[in-house]
Amino acid sequence: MDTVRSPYTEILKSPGWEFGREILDLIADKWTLLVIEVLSEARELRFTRLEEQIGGISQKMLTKTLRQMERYGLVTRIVHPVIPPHVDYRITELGESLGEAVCGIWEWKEANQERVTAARNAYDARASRK
Amino acid sequence: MDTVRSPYTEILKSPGWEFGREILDLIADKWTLLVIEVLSEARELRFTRLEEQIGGISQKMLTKTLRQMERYGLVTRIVHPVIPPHVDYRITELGESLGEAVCGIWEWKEANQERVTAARNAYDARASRK
DNA sequence: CCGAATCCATTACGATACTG
DNA sequence: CAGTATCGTAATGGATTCGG
Repeated sequence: MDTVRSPYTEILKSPGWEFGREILDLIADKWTLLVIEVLSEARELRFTRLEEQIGGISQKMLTKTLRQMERYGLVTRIVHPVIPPHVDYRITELGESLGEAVCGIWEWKEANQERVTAARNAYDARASRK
Repeated sequence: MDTVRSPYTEILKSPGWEFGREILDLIADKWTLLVIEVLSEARELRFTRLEEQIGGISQKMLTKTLRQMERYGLVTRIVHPVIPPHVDYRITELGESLGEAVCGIWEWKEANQERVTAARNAYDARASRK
């Protein structure tokens, strides 16, 4: 039987491609996947806890990342109107499912890490001997 | 049986995370996936044909993208020592398999596009009414 | 506590011109 | 033809300061 044609071939550059680009940009930034990971375990965390658990993120980027994720429906922002402020972030179903959709990439990584490393070393060796 | 725990939870931030970051950056740039798509169909193309088929890419970025892909073993660069120059790029098994690994994202996109759009519209509506 | 605003260094990338 | 080199602009992201 014919092997299944990769669907991405039809999807990239198709009318939906602009949106695909958006999704790609969304997950490809430095922090979104880490937030998804942390929130997948904790389900709900307030801002400062997220900051701690992620580690190394500036609050500017955390804010920006969370806003974007909220906009795309990946997290819910829950503001408790108290002083001092208390804001919780909870992952949505959509957010979780995106985390799972990315697994194919991690599997590819695991399966091919050695081959990639070998290719890279070979390339660098070729490049360095003038 | 237990449903499989998303492996990304263990992989992100693990010792292999740096490498995961690399892979993510690799596929997340503006052009790599388009090159994979075009080359998956054509198997082998010379520089100028690639430039045409991708459309909208500058030769600077095409060169850079191809060099990076070559370094990671996703394409093979075949130089024919003639004048004028003739250079073919062929996709490798590794390159093809990466294209397939990304499918999970496109499937997620297809399955959830409406929900994401709805969330985004709702967010924007909330944001715009002051 | 949460987050907006400002400043700054670095990088990304398109346009253009040049070369073996 | 298949690049490299240079330039200018725009976007990215960290550090810091300020405010409700």
